[in-house]
Amino acid sequence: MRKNAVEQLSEYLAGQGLRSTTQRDQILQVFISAGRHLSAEELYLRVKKPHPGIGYATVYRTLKLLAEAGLADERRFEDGFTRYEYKASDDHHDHLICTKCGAIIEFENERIEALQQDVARKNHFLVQNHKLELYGLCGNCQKNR
Amino acid sequence: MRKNAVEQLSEYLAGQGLRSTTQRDQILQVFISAGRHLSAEELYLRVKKPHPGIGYATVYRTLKLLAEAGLADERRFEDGFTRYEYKASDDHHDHLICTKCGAIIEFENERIEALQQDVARKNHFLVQNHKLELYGLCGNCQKNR
DNA sequence: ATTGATATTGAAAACCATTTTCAATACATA
DNA sequence: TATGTATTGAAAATGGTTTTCAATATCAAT
Repeated sequence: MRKNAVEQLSEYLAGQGLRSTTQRDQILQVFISAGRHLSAEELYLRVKKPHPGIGYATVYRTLKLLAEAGLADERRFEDGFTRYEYKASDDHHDHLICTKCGAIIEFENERIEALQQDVARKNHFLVQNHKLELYGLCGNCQKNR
Repeated sequence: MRKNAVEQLSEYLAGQGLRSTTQRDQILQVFISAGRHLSAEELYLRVKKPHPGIGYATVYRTLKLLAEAGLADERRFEDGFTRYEYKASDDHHDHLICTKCGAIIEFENERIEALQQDVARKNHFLVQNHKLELYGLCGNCQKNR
C-alpha cells in the first residue's frame, strides 16, 4: 500500500470541504490491500470482516469518492456491475477479459496509446480518458474448451 | 437499409426454431432506418409512432435477439444504459465520446487493431471481440467551454 | 475542552434500466 | 383448419446502485 494514500484522501477531502472519517480511512485501506477489479459488494464483504459496523451504502459512497479523488478507477465491464481498482499515480493499463472464466489480464501498450492520440487529433478531439477491452478466451480456456 | 436484413433475421429465427413475427420485422425496420447508438427506450419511442401496439418488453427482447442474430451490436457506454447499433456484415469501428455534449464519433484504425492482436498473442489470448472508447471533448465543446 | 453547524453514517426504502411472469394471441406445422 | 407452443403486452419483479432520514461524528469557532 502506498504510504500516503490515506493522506492523499484527507487532502482531497479538506480541499472539498468534506470530512475525514474513520470509515473512509478503513475502507480505503481494505480497498488498497484487496485485489484489483473489485465490485462494491466484494469490497463490502471484505470490509465487513475487520469492521462489521460499516454499512453497504458507505462502501458505495466511498468508492465514488475515491474515484473523484483520483485514488480509484471506475470500470464497467460487461458483467453488469461496476468495478474499482486502486490507481497508482501514473500507470494506465487496459484489459484482456476472458469470456469463459472471467479472468482479467492487464496490459499496457504505448504504441496503441500513440495511435489513439492520432485518431483524436484527426477528429479535433481532446482525449481525457480511454478504455480498451479485448474480450475472448484466455490460454487456459482455449485448451479446456 | 440492407435489402435482406429482414430475411437474415428470418433465417436466424428458423434456424433456432423460433418464429417470425410482424413485431420483430417492424422493430427491425425502424431500428435500421433510425440513427445509430439507440437505447431501447429511444427505439421504443420511434417504433411507437408507426406501430402503437408494440410493447416495451418486445423492443427489449427484439434488440437482444438482433444482437444474437448478428444484426446488431450491443454497447454499454458510461451513460447508464445499453445502446445498439445496426451491424453491417464486416465493419468494425470504435468510438470517440464527448463527455460534455454526448456526441459519438465513430472511427476505424487498422494499425490499432493489429497492435491489439500482438498484445493478445503475447498473452496467449484469443480475441473474440473488442471495445475501444476514447472519452473527452469534441471540437465544438473545446471551443465553447 | 465545549459548543454548534453540518457532513456523514447505517438501515431501509427508493430508483430505474432491464428482465420476467402470465394469460391471451399468433405462428407454423401437420 | 386444427393444434402445440413461441410470442406478445402489461404489469410486476429484479438487482445493482442511490437516496432518504434520523442519529451520530467531525471540525471550526469559541
